[in-house]
Amino acid sequence: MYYKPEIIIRIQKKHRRKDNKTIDTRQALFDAVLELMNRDKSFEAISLREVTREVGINPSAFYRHFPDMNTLGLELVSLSFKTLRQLLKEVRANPVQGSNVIRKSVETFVTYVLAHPRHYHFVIRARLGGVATIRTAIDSELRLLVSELSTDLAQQLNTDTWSTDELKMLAGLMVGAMTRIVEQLLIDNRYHQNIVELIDLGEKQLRLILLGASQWRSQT
Amino acid sequence: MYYKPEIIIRIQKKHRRKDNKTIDTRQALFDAVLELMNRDKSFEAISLREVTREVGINPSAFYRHFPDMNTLGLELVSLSFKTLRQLLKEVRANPVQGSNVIRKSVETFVTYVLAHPRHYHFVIRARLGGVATIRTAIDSELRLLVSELSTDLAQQLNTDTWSTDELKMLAGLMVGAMTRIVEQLLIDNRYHQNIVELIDLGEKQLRLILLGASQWRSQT
DNA sequence: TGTACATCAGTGAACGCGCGTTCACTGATGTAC
DNA sequence: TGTACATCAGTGAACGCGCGTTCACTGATGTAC
Repeated sequence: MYYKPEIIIRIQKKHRRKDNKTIDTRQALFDAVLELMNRDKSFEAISLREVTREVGINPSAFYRHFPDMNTLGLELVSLSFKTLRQLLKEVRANPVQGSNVIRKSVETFVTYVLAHPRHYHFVIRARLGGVATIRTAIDSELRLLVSELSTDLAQQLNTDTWSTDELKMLAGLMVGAMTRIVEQLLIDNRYHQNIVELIDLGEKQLRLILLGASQWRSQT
Repeated sequence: MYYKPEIIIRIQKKHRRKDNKTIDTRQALFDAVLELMNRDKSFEAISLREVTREVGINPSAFYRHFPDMNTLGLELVSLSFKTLRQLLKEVRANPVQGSNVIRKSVETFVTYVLAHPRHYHFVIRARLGGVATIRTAIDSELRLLVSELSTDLAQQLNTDTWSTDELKMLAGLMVGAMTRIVEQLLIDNRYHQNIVELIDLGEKQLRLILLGASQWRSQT
């Protein structure tokens, strides 16, 4: 069995506009939302018409791509986390080596976030935003992340001392600290704060957490 | 010197409405915003008309109390933090005693948050929301909180080992962990999550952080 | 105590505006023959 | 290769609606005398 070439061509088909430039409008709609959020609007406060205006198409053309803004938002969530999971996959394939493992990990993470700033800006803002469906979607993605990190940690820690819940507690602490670094990196202080200072801060916080973890004993 | 009775009466003056009930409309406007946010709207997406509709007054009456929604929001920020500072003041005056200090502290904190859920719900949502002025206001309040906690911690830790920046790093970690507990307490899972489980989680995270702190050595 | 007046929170109508959504349409492209 | 046709992303006009803000007003209350 094979796919008729016709089908493949259809998927990739692009519309030629008056100005003779071909663009992927769907991608442009995503970009427009990220751009508007970057200009300090919350997702809920961005109108469909604003988005199409930003892209330069007629408002009604929006419906050729998404049934509504909410659906666009949900796709943006999974799109954003897809890139983050990609990073984690790479890190697992090529673990950080040598001395200063924590420092290097934080540096890698921050570099990565700064390479996709708008996706992370969107996630961090929408995580506690007003749209319940989007909030829930981000919440499950983050819980998944914590679970994955837990199993990674389990391989490095004494499993007699650490219960599953405690591993999640530890992973949550680490993800939380990193989340706050991203918040400071991308919101408000993004032009004023020294990136190296933030990396220092993240490194120290992770170091202190892991120091605590190395001494950890369960209590009843 | 004494105040003329006239002045005091003016401050307390209330308007008698058709239904013959006197209310403090200004307070009602605050409550309406908190209520609407509790119903999953972001602050930015709440309209002036919605608020007055909720209170049961004419939209134009809003301007008797605030020039715009943004001003109302800023006052709501300082109002919310006023109650939180009150808690911290009480805790400092009557420090938690005996064994299980960490557990008791987390319990006190959670109990307190649950006694003013809407204020904290508002703060947590608006912290990363779309309105820059409100975001900035919350950010400074939180930084103040971290500074205060830093000086408290300084009295209990070896000041040879801890620099000012490191104390803030530690305080930030603790405030961050507690913030995440509040997030889980008040958003989405507020009806499903077991409060005792959350207190357990918060206690363990604080315990692990303080365990790390007790072993902390600066690195160059 | 009784009356005339000032205050001011809340009213109700009106305005212009941007919104989401619908509909019949256009016109560039790829496909069938 | 040339032509007739199907597809479908994007157009443009139209709709009813809720919005923020303005304005002259009302009427209950407190104050002055």
